[in-house]
Amino acid sequence: MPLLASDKTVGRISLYRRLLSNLLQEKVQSVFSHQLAEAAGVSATQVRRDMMVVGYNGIPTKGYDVESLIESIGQLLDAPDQEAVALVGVGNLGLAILSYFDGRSPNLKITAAFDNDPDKADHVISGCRCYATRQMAEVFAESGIATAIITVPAEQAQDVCDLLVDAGAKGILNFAPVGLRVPAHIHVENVDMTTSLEKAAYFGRCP
Amino acid sequence: MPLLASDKTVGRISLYRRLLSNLLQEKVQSVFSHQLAEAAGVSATQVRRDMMVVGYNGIPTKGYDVESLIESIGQLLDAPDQEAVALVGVGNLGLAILSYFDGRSPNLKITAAFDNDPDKADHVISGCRCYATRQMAEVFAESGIATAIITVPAEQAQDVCDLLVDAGAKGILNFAPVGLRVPAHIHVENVDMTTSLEKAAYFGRCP
DNA sequence: TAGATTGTTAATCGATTAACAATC
DNA sequence: TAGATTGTTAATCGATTAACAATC
Repeated sequence: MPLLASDKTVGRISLYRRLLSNLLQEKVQSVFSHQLAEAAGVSATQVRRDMMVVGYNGIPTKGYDVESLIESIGQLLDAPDQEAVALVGVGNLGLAILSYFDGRSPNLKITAAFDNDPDKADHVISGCRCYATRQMAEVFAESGIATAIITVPAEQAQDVCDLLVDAGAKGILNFAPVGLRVPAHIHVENVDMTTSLEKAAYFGRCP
Repeated sequence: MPLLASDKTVGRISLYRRLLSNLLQEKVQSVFSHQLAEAAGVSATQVRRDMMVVGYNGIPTKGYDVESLIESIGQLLDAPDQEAVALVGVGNLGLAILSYFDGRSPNLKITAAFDNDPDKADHVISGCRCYATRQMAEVFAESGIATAIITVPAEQAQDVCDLLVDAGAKGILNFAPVGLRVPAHIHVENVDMTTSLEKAAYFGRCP
């Protein structure tokens, strides 16, 4: 009975939450596994299995209650309090991500950005305070930050990663196109846009 | 003998190419599977297996020749000619991605951007010409575009996706946090940054 | 040759799917 | 009850890893 959520399972559950939130705004009260499956692009069995992981029970013939399901998903995915996130590298991509997440997720909020450029330190960008990189450990401790986003160029990514781990980061979202070396029990989630684009192009050509 | 590249395999091979390019600039001539494995964050056996897929043979004791390996990878991943890519949705994220890819990949180039905002049409942004959305089919046909990037808000993603498929897109890189419905033989590659951040935070908390 | 690395097979592992009993 | 959907098990599928023979 593998009730611990795996990598892929957590990804799907996070997507379900967003789809359900949309349904809630449209005043939809309950949803069937096959409806959720179609919206998420997975199989209905998959959805039912994921509901098990969330620990939420549906009712035969009536499906899943949208509102209480969102709450159950939140209990699995979210930290007890709102969680503070840091971002390192306020370039084009960093700025776009700050703006992308600004006000979007109620449970995860980017509260500190770091950059070596002195012009950026001490400014507020998209609702996020910007600091010099050397202040990292201090800010992490003050704000209780354990999750960080890396948006620096590939050459600097490993150095930044080491700094983050020293400062106390436990989960890292890495946008730089390199594999990061980290101690065990530190989780790295990679978003490699170049690879993703090459995959889209490759599979578009040869199916 | 599964010599057709799978989803994950293509991702890794694309990453190898970038790591090898760096080595080439440092005048490194040959590389061992375990060195490449460490840089990419995978196992050495995995690397050797992927080399098989690429169809490139290494030499025992001497490893893989960096330069000719890059060429072999290119033959697998790249279209015969340079490939034109389109982007739809010139908001914050779209702009960042245009700038991110500008001059980065020699084989994939974003040559057309689309947006409904009339202020953006007919401008050139990060080396990319911007068009009104209704010109899509026309531009795709002229430029032979078969790969597209979706950076519009979630609510508009499915509509844009339908337009793209009609215009002739075969591979789609989707940044909107929804599952897209497409005909068979159209490949969708999803990049869901919210989900990725939630995964990083979740696994950072509970290992 | 001895040593190190590659190519390749077989075993393992995990995730997905199919099938069906349980439930309202 | 009949019908539809859920919960859960068993079977399938694919990807990863471990092991070893082949090679320079």
